[in-house]
Order: sequence, then structure tokens, then C-alpha cells
Amino acid sequence: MQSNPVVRSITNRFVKPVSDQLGSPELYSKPCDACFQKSNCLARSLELDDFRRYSRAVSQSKRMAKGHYLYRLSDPFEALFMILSGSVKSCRLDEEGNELIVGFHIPGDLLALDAIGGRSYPSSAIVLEDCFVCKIPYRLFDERFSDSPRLHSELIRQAAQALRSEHLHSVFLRKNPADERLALFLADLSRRLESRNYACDRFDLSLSRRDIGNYLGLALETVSRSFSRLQDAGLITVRHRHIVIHDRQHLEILGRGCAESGPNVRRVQCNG
Amino acid sequence: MQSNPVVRSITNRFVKPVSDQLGSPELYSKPCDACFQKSNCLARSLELDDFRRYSRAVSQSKRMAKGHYLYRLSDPFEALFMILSGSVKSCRLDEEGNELIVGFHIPGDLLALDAIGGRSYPSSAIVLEDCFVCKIPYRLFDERFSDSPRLHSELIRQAAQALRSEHLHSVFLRKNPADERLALFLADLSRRLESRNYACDRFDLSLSRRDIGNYLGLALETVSRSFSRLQDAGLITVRHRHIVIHDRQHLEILGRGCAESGPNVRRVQCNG
DNA sequence: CGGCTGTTTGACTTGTATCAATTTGAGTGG
DNA sequence: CCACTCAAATTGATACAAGTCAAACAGCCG
Repeated sequence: MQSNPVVRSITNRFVKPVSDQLGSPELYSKPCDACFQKSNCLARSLELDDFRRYSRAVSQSKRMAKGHYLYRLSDPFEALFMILSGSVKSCRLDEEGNELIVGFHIPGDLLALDAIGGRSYPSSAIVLEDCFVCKIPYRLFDERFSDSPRLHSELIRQAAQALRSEHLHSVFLRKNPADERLALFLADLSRRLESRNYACDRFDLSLSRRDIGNYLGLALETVSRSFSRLQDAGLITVRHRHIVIHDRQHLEILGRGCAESGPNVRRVQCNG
Repeated sequence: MQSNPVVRSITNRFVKPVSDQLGSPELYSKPCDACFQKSNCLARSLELDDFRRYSRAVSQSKRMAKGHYLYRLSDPFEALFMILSGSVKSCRLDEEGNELIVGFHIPGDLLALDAIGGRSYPSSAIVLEDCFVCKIPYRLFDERFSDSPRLHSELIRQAAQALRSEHLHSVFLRKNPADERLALFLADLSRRLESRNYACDRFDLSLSRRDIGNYLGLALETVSRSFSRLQDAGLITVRHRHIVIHDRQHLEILGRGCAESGPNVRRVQCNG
């Protein structure tokens, strides 16, 4: 794990906007060729013809301010979103109207995969840090509009990857104690940041303790205490939302429940 | 919720085998047109030409005996599977080699979606009740072999549906007490059985208490106690693996955490 | 500066895991 | 058909991780 000497915030603009006014979503011209997330783009393997068509259809990136919605639960489904910069959480609602966070997304992530096949979005996407996003109209994948097999393959790959991630998430929500959940969350986030070329050993969390607890199935107080314990163990340094990772490998080992350090070795059994 | 007067086991053979020997997987001729799961099939919306090609590629259904593997973790990925009859669990392994169940599947379900895009299966599929399965070579979806947009659309739909189910599963693993998890599990299973035209108010579970606990993030003893409590509340009758559902709607309400019955109303808070 | 929100820490409570003992059921073989 | 064996399920007693309640503290912003 090597990090850049300078910490780059994921709110940095990867794409220079034409205009610079913040607020409600605005349009910017953004040729796909110049996009910083080209390597994660669905269109990365397209032939020139198909790529041009794709590029024309998505050639606009929206700037979204913190707190705004990319889309709302039960809005009609019309597009996927790729995050170019910033961060986003996606959430459902329970019966009492509480948010249930189902995803925490960083640049390079594709959003709204869970909406495919339905008429409306089954979740909302809320901007945590000012974002640039690329809006990908779903009709691009519609047989009536286009039939680029490569584009389809790329999409199904991404969906399968998302499914695998969900499996992992659901598995470690089952029995792992609080510290392990948090450790794995941090290690996983660090890895994802690294794979997108961000600093992975120090970053600012855009999620509150409450949101982290929500996502990990813990009370916010428990999250706070777990942060303290991980810090006491020397694995991280935490000051409010600023995190420094000292030993990601150890975090991962702890997160996988293979911890053998200290007196607190007991694992909760899963009965098989 | 209406059920058939006669309980039909999901081990019933929907497709008559040519030969009848049980044991290691054998081949049976099975024209897709006569398939009982045609309505759930990926090929259901294909034009005649594409359907024929599809049918030729998958025109064989395997019989698999209880305890056998449809595929194993880290086997090379080559095919998806549709369950025609019987039931199957899919599971990953943790570091200690324990099973972690990520799915419980009944006829009409499509398996191995999570393997797409990788070289090998990320999970194993184990037969719980003798099965007939349809093996769908993944090359059917490969651009080099075919480029039927409809088939792709169907696949991505199924994947998105699986993703939504996983979101729901992960959400209710977070904070819901044992009784709610079990209630929702039973109600959901009942609904799925109903949608596949099986008896939904009485069935035999092919999962053990241990497996259910594993899937729901509970100890097997807790599962057993929850069964007893649901029975005491008059919602179900349970005798070992045989379940009778008396009030599915109430089970669902309970499962969603909106319970107001009895003294045990307290919900575990999720802190928002 | 207040007012507000988010975070930390402490004290107490509780749901469920764990350990342990019993009962039931299925399968096997005489 | 009845014993025997083994796995699965039930039920009870106890312990502990994490939830809840509460209070103090730190940042942030108009």
C-alpha cells in the first residue's frame, strides 16, 4: 500500500467545468476522451463507432452539490450514473421512514444498477461531497436503440461485481463483532480508493458516524467506540472524520475475523 | 394467499426423464418448448431463430442428487444454472472453512449470476433436495458467439433483481431481532413458492436450523426458539422441517418491524 | 457569541450467543 | 419389527457484546 505524498480529496475536480457556478445541476461539455474515469467507463472497450454514439449520448457531466439527490426513490428510472468526483450514498427507506444505506460510492463507481428492469428507482442517491457525475441514459442499453454486445457485457459484468460485493457485505453483517465490521469497512474503502488512484492511507470520511453505523448495522455510539479501539490498537488514527490508516493489512486480517492479537480474541460463532 | 389443495413438493419432476437412474449427473433430452419453467426462462422473449439456437445450446437437463454440487467454489466458470425442480443453497467459505450461505434457491431461480465476469465461481451450489437443473453455457452471452440483445436484457434484468434482493437481505440483517428475521424469511419463501405455483401455506424446509441461522445471522438455537415463538403467536405451525403458515400477512408485518402485537413491541433502533 | 449538529464517553439494560442436557427422528442392521 | 446409532431440534441457564439513555465536549456557521 503506497499513497501519494499529497492527499488528494475525492472532491477534486477531475474535469474542468466550463462554467463554475454551484447550485442546481448544470451542464458542462465533456468529451469522453478526456474523462478521468475512462478506465472505469462502461464504454472503455467499445469500437470507435459505438464509442462515438455512446459519447454523444452521455456527453454531459453534471455538477451536484452536497445534499442534493442524483435520483430519488420511486422517480422513473431513466439513467445510470457514473461518479467522476465526490462521493454519494444510496439508500432505501424502512416503514418508519428511516434511511437504510445500501451503498457508499466513490469516483469510478456506477450507480443505479439496482434500478434496471424496473420502472422506478428502488433507492435514492444522495450527494455527500460535491460531485461531478456522468449521466448514462438507460436507452443506450435498450435493444431498440442499440445492440452493442460489448456494452451489454460490460454492464452485466458490473452488475455481477456489485452482486459479489453485496454477498460479502451481507456475510460480514451476520456475525462479525463491531470492531471487525469497522476494520473491514475501512480496509475495503482504502483499497477502493487505491484502485482509483487516490490516497489510501489517509482520507476524510464523508459519512457520519450515524451513516457508518447504519451501513454496518451498528449504533452510532458503537461505531465511535470501535474507532477508539482501533486507534488504541495502533491500526489507525482518527480525529472526527479524518482517518489515517497505519496498518491496512492488519485491519483486513481483523476484518476477516482472524484476529489473534490481544486478550479479546473470542469470535462470535456462526454455528457452522 | 390461496394454496393448492394438494401440496406439491418441489422435488416433483416437472420434466419426465428419459432414463430414471439416480446418482451421478445424467443427461436427459428436454425440448425447451415443453419445459415447466418456460415462463421464467431467460429465453422466454426470444424470436424463433434465437430461441432455437438457445434451445440447442441448453437442451439437456441434469438430474442431481441431494448433497451433490452443481458447481464448486473456484471451479472454472462456464455456465449458469436454472433450477427446474428441487432446491439448492449457494455458499461461500470463511477463513475457518465454515459455509456462509448467500442464497437459497427454488425452481425458477437462476444460479451463478455472481460468477459472471470472473474466471471461476465465487461460491458453491449444493443440492438440498434432488433436482433437475438446466445448464446454460455462458458462451451464449458472449459477444463472439451470439449477440441477441433480448437475451442480454433478460440477463441484466435478472442480475438487477438479484441485486435488489440482496439489498433487502442485507438491510434486514442489520438490526432486526431474531423473530422478525425468521418471520420475513418464511413470508418471503412463501411468496416465492406462490409465484412459482407451489403450495405457499405449507411446505417442507430443506434447510436445517443451522443453515437457516447461518443465512439469517443467528445461532441455530435462536432459530429454534424463534420458530417456537412464532408458533405460540399462532402465526405458523412448525414440526421439525414441516411448516404451516397460518397468517402470512401478519408474518410480513412482523418481518418489516411494524409489530405491535403482544408485550414484546420494542424494536431495536437503527439510529435513523 | 449563542445555537446547532456531530462525536465521544460512561452507566445500565437486553437480546442473543454459548454451553449443556434432553428429546425426537431418521436410518441401519439384526 | 425392534433395538441401536447418530444427527437434528428443543429447551434451560448463564455470560457478554452491543443497544439505549444520558451527559459532556468539539466544530461550525450565521
